[in-house]
Amino acid sequence: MNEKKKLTLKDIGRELGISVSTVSRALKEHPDIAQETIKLVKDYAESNNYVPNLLAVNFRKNRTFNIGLIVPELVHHFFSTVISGAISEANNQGYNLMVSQSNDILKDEVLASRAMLNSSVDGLLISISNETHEGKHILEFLEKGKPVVQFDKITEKLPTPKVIVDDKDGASAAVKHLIEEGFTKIAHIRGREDVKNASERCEGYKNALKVAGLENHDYWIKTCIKISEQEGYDFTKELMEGENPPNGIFCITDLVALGSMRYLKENGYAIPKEVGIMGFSNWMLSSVVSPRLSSVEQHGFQMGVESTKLLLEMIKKQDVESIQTVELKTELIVRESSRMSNSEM
Amino acid sequence: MNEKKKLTLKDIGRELGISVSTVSRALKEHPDIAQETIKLVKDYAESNNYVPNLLAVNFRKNRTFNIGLIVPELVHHFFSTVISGAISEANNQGYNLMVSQSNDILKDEVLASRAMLNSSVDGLLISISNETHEGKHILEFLEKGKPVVQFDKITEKLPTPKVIVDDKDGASAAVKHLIEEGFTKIAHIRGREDVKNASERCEGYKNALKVAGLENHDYWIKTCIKISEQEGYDFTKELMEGENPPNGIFCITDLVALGSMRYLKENGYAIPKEVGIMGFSNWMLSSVVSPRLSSVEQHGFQMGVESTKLLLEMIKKQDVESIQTVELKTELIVRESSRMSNSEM
DNA sequence: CTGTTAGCGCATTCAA
DNA sequence: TTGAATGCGCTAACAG
Repeated sequence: MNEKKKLTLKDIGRELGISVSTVSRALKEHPDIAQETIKLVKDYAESNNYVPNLLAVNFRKNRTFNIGLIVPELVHHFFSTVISGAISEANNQGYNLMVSQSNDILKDEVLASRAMLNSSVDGLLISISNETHEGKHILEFLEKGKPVVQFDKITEKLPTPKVIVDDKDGASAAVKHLIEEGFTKIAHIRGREDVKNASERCEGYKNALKVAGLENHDYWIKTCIKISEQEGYDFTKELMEGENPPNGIFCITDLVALGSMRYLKENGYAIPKEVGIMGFSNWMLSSVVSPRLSSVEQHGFQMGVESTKLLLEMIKKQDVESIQTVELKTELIVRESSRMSNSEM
Repeated sequence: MNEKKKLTLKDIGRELGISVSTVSRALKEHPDIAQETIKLVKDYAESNNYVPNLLAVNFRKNRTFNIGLIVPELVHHFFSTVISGAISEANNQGYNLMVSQSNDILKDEVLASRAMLNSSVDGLLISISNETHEGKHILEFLEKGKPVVQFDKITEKLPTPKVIVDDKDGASAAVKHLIEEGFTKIAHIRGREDVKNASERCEGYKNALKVAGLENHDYWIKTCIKISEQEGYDFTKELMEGENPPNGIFCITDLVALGSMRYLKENGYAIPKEVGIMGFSNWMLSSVVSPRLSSVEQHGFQMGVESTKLLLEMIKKQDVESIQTVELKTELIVRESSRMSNSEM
């Protein structure tokens, strides 16, 4: 209806009485072209605000300047932070970011990746669903020469670079901190056994206990399925009502920690006086609940930036062979839920 | 490096001894083509898994099957919920969603929209930044025949369809609820004067007071700039330390309400016994804090779906003239922070 | 330094 | 019912 037709190279050429290819080259200041021609063309292009037809350019060059990103859940503090970083870096380098989510369902992940594969994307950033194991749909990208970078939730089975957080180390630091604050009986509410991050954090927990030579019991480890607030509540109840109740709890996630704190508060336990709590992820909410929740910052924004950098490098080099792993360090964030002493801050 | 070259129509034609155009038509079951030819071509295409080169198709048809979406902030419960809905609907209709954010900075919004305008997107969904008033960068889309739909944070100045939430009505309902629960002196912590949603909610607040014939004072209305937890805390302090302290507070947002509750709890006020609190937006956190926060659900997912539907309709009709406004109803979510009676639930 | 030519993969008009 | 020819807008090899 409205659709103004755009100025093309041909139009400029006709108007200026020179050939299309000269115009094309002039616009990119090709060394072969005379300075005055360059000026002529550029001036004309500018004043008539010529905009190249990207559709044509991309078709010609067989690339799109788009990259895809798939996460399990979009409405999620950590993942949206990662996306934020990815957008920032992508835009910096002249790329747009196409976003989709799998809802932790393999079928949806396959659909989303297929939708992106067919020429709408030059490469893919993905954090896989809990159901993804083989990853044939990911391999399809590599087969077509489109690089893939995995981040956060990854599988070793896929030959792609990976950007992850040092979960084990972060968990270790969290538990070590509880220990230093004087907590001696520390429980852990963990995530599913088949999810790598959860297992890493659990490892970190166990290590820290071992190094400190503290008590450790299988019955102090509870396993969440959905990583919900309610699970935090319920497992804390189990722990506190058990034979040998802990005086510190390290939770796989801030949300779970919130549930844990709710149980404790409702039942008259003082936090951190009687029970110290550590979360993980440092969601925004951890700084606005009371008592404020100690947590482990995962630097999601940086993860988005790093993953995107890696991917764009590969895209530019046409490289689909790289398989390096980048491990980002976490940062311990101490707040009221775990601080007994006033030694720090 | 790896890059398998794709099968093209030409390849199929050569292999089958027929012309490219016949292959092209056969694949889309053009009525002119003989059934057996169709079958022949389709079978060949399938068994050699032919995939059309979308780059070429799009170039030819001058469209991308991508739509763009720009929000002020990605790491934000409401906006990420909207995005989630937009992705879902877009994917359903065979479109991909390109996402960007403005950080509430006009310059960034212009950059993001320009990046999308140049042939990488068939239409735009946008929630404008606080700094956006003229919106020339948005008009550029319309001039190029690319439809735009505004959602949530909108301006009337731009001739596009709008999808908004009935903020006034939602706010009214929230305050009315406080009144029904017996709160008689209700204050409001609002957002910036130049942001439409904030003003609508404030209107709703005032209306509800007027209808009920309750006290109302300018000094019961406090204006946030950043909509932060800290502002909620500070303004609540001002309110409670003032001459005529309220016994109910309606906060522009759950986050602000959290700050409000923090002040009250720290200073020994019982919630809701002494002071009732209402938030707005129904963020996830409102159901996991204690006391659980009453709020107003804005149906962000549905907003994403509706906006996308509108946009895709316009794209399909080549329509950039439509300017209808869709207003979604809110839903009152009553939790502990405002419930005195046990009459409900 | 510049123009000519060719072609990317596909859709479509015009002939046959 | 099919094929040949054309062009979308741009780039690049080649020739002058």
